[in-house]
Amino acid sequence: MSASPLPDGPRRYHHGNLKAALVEAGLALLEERGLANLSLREIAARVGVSHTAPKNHFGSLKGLLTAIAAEGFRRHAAALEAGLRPEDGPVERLHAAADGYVRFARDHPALFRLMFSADLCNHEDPDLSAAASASYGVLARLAERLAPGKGGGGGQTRMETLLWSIVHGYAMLANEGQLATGPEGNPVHGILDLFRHWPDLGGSGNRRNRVAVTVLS
Amino acid sequence: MSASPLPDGPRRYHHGNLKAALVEAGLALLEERGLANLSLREIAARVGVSHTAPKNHFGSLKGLLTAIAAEGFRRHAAALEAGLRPEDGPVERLHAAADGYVRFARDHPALFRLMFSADLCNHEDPDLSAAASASYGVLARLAERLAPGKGGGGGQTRMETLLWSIVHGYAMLANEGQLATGPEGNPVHGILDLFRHWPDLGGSGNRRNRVAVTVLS
DNA sequence: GTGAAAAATTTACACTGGAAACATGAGTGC
DNA sequence: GCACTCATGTTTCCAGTGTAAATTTTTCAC
Repeated sequence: MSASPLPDGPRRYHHGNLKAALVEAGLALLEERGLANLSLREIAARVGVSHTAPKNHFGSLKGLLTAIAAEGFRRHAAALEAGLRPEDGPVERLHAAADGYVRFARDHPALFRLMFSADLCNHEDPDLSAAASASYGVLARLAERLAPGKGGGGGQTRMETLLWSIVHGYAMLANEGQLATGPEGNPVHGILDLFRHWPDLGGSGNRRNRVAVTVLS
Repeated sequence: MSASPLPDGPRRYHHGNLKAALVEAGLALLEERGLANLSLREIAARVGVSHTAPKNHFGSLKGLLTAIAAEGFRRHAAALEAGLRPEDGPVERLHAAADGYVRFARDHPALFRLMFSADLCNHEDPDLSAAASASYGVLARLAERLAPGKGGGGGQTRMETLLWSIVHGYAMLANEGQLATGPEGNPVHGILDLFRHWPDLGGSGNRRNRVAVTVLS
């Protein structure tokens, strides 16, 4: 994704790669200044272009934010898959993906919030929708290994939803600072620990087609 | 919470109850126009006051939003407790609270988003912090019944975090339309179903001090 | 070359939240 | 009764935002 003008020569009237450059600048500003302080004009200024130039490519601010969120989901999916080692069992792989999920939210809080904000970006957009689905698919495939779907009654979908809810909820709460400043000094536990402390979660072999979560003594 | 001027007489220079009136107007506008379209000026206009009047009571827009979020958390806690019948067992009560959680998010999506937005409101504020903790406490007490904390190693806190993550994650995803428009037409499941389909979750008696979650056949 | 369309700019507008100076009036001390 | 004080609101102004419309510049197809 090169986002600089095509040749490295002096300023030209046509940027040549403005669309990608705006997305890249938006991602950078998101990290630097946060979601609340992000503005269309500032993104355009960083690329060195008038503040109405993005309209040609994205229609409106929402369109630009949608494109940024789509790129975010692509990186999100990559973060989920980064720790997945093929030789590991389904449980280890689940741990790795969950760790990637939470780590991504922690490392890119503003982008993460944007990605899941129905207000700020248009989730009907095909590009964003596809990127989000790809990211979800990583978790879904891991759930598939755990729940082969023989149980009937939508057990497969339910398992996906459960996993996603846990990981997303934890990431969201940690991201918004809710877990750290809890009622009676709630320490932050990694979602990885959360999973790891489910003793009967399979042990790494899938010799039993059964996932039992024992929380209490 | 009466938010109208003290007597019903004609307009007076001093509102008399501006602080509560602004919070109430903000809550109403949040429902009507959504979080993105909420503005300080419009809230003030609805109360019939200049747009700088709120500054005396809340300092800034963030201060006002913080107060609105605090009131939101109070109603949230009430929604969690609404379905709790004392004669029910811990699992039924958990179901009821989870149902209230998701229902609240669904019925008041804009307010729910505001409440958990670290950008928009100040979670250091004592009033907001107390209200949020009270709301969290409802879930925590239910977790306590399930996990008496004898297991050591922070099992109690971990159980709270797990429950909260599940419920909050599900509510958040459903709220942002992620679950409905999932990858391959993911149907929306109530969080209540999610819990109810954990067959070994205690059965309504707590005769066993053990919570086993069996997801698969 | 020439003409059409894409890409950017300039300008203008309605709106936002905040700052500063001012107006009002409720309450207190006498 | 009366002045003084200070919380409460208003007016005015400002920098900043996103969007729309008209205009300029460039590219590309023919």
